[in-house]
Amino acid sequence: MTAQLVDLLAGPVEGIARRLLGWRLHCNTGGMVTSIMLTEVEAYGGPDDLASHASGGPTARNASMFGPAGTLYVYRSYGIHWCANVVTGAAGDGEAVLMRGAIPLEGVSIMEQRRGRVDQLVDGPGKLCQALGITGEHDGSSLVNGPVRLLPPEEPIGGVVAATPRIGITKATDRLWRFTLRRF
DNA sequence: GTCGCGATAGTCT
DNA sequence: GACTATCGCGACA
Repeated sequence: MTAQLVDLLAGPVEGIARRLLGWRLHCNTGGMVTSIMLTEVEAYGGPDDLASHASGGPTARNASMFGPAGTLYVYRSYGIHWCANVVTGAAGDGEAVLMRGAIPLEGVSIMEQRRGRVDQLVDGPGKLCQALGITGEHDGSSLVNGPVRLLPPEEPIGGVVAATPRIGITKATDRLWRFTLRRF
């Protein structure tokens, strides 16, 4: 893993989520390359976070969430959509950052084709995975060596970060662990 | 612009 | 058998 990524993925997960904003996700899936810049993420903690998949301890579904930092955790949501997370912390912690929204960079026409529309390409976790071609087969792969990789921002981030409640959950809604990047 | 609702299937009780 | 870390569409303002 690059030194930069090691540095990024250490410490409390909510801090990591905030610092992931502006990072790029570079995907080589199905023989096609697409990339985005993250603008919306959510932090999910270990067993002490009741809204997290890790709150009940390891299961077959969330196994990769308990892997080492830099692992990709992909799960199926509502039986239809795929959602992708960046695993953080030490192996066994069960902490991860859900990638909810982004700005398209490379391969826009590919994303349009996969999404079947030209607007709202990556403004939700399910849409993001569909546009980038991320599915369950990528669960547990490495964000350093795998088909889906995390890269540092190309230029310093300009904008402000807002912390708000997480979306689509009913427990631990008091934690302001959803972070959005807004440009001026 | 906001609000409500149905689709859909893996996972856990 | 119940519950989702969602999405897209249609109705309405």
